[in-house]
Amino acid sequence: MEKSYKRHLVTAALPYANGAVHIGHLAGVYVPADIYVRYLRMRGRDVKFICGSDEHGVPITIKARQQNCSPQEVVDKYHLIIKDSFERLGISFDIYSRTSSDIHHKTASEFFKKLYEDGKFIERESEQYFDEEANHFLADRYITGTCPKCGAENAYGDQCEKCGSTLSPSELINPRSALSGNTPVLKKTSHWYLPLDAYEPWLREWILEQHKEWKTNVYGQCKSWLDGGLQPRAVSRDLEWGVPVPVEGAEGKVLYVWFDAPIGYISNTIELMPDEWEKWWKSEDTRLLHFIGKDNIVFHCIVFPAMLKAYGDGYILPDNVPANEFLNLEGNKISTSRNWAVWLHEYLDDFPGMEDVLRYVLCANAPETKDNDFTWKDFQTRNNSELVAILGNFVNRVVVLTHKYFSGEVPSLLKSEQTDEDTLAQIPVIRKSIEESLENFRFREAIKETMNLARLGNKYLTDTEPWKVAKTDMERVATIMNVSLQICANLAIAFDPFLPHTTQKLAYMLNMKSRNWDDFGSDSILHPGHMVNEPHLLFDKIEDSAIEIQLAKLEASRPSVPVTDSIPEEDAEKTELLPQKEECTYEDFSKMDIRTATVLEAERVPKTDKLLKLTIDTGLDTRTIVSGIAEYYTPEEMVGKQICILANLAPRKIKGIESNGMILMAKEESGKMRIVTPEERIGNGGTVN
RNA sequence: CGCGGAGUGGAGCAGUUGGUAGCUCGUUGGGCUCAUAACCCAAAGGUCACAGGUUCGAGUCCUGUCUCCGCUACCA
Repeated sequence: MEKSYKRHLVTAALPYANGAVHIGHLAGVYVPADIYVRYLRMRGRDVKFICGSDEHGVPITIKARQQNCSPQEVVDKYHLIIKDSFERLGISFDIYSRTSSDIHHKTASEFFKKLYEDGKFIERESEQYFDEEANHFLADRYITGTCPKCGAENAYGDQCEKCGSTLSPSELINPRSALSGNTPVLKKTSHWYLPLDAYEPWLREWILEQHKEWKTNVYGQCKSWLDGGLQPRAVSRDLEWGVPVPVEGAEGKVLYVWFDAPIGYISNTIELMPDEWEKWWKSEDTRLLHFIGKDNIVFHCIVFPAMLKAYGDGYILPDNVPANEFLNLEGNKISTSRNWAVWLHEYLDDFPGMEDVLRYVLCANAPETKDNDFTWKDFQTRNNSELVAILGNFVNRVVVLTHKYFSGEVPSLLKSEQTDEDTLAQIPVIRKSIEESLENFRFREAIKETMNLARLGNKYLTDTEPWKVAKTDMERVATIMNVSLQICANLAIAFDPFLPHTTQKLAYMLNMKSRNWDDFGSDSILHPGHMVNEPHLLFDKIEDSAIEIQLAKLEASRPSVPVTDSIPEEDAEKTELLPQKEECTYEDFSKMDIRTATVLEAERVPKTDKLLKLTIDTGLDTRTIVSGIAEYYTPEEMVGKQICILANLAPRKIKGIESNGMILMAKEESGKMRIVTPEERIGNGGTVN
């Protein structure tokens, strides 16, 4: 089915320009996409690889406020970091542009305008919070107030971080504007919506019937959305950062990022090929592929296709959307705000010349079917016992022997044996298998299969033992080295999509002028008489010390104090305190068994931001309490502290751990929390009343 | 809560339409010494999350339960 395509247009998810790129992004999207694109190019396909920064949206404006600069300055900074680090890793975009470019504004604006004029949107009026002092509508994230579900004071308009429930701004008690601290007022505003429900039958047919070959996670997610019924989705927002809505009377409104971002694929293509971009987006013989992470499935499979369909005018739809799952880091979720990540630009600085090691590890352990874990130990092992020991070592053995016995000249086949033929015959088989894996987006399998080629080489050398035969039969040695060199040359081709820096070094070592995928499988790439260059190691071992440095770096950001990557806190005096609660009787109070206790052990609960698991001595017993204080106290700080607990609180399972009681905390309106502790240390189990 | 994905030897992963459970790393033993103590061979190690069911036969199909991740801020 793939053969009928004349062009391949490959997009990779647009990185959001409020932070750098980390290994999760790479493993999920950019490394597989780049491998695929490099493979297509080697096969002589006409391919364009499109990406760019996504630079609009509320989080960027928040970041700008935090750093006291303009949104443009924020995106300028990260756009450069991202673009530069991609280049250094060898991600071979044909263009890496940005959504704040003129051409994108123009394209997105035009796109909206056409849909607007064609009557594809519905307009709806709604009431939203407005800050009169700042003269501004407030995004959900800009509103804080008391959570109606759990009573936490600093819940956001879209979610309470304390109890995790999803909220809408109007549910908040005592809403406040994060801009001025004032109480916002409800004001009418109108927005445009894309009626996704209208496209449901068509999407159903297109995805569920015509694309059963999509990955199960992608197909399943789409099916679930379609079965749940689609709703109209707002395409505009009240915000000043973004692409202005190109309609009379829509001042102060911009396109909602999810609408604006995917159009970035189109505008970046236009920027790359102003004259012939339409051929790439509007001919049936172009194959469109979106490489994304699992969180983006709906946008690329449902929303963006619906937009393109609504626009019409021959726009093609994605033929496949290979979405990956997520990569964890040392057992924990990667988190930008908690700085729990390995940042690409830092990696490149810390491990110069080792771009391909990261590419290899991330591909070999890519989260293709489920979330995977990246550990530095595994990184080291894969480098030392696979890249160094199998691939690097094999090439080194061959080139060293060639220089030793034949002064660097490729010898002739003088005396062949069955093993030679058997070995060489396997190369085309491996090629076939690599191709099949790549074409089905199974990159992990593909890179393993490629490594098997190096394994084949090592086995061949060990079996034929040229260093022994050299004592008696140089003609046989000549043949063995010829065969071995052919394997090396094949490796220089086979690994090219995966490890481009390495294959370039290898090609230089073998003195290969050109590498062509069509030669892959051939037993005569290097001709007798051809001179190879001096041996150089392709990979270096990674010592424990280098790994320890990385682990220490991570550890430093581990417990840490919370990173308020959100709204800046107001001055404490400025905010009012919570009103007194409803009266209660002494009986009510006496039901509570409050006691002193001492913390014996403390550790973080894996995969959570806020939880600590505490083992405490209550005087009565030793018990476990899980408490959401990791943002305020590190485990080390807690050990040995005397605290007060509510001892007879009903046990509750939190993250699978049974928690028996609750630690008393004093909380300031600003959100700061400290534990309540007796003025002087007293015995454990003392009751508080 | 609901929906989607996942739960396989010490670790990380494959298992395409149901028919003797594979791979890489690690471990143990042996071989080799050209090579970055690298390479090659062999062995040990799994009640395929748990409980039922369909079937001559299930990791693979059905039902239920548990756990993790996503859909829900940052974010792939």
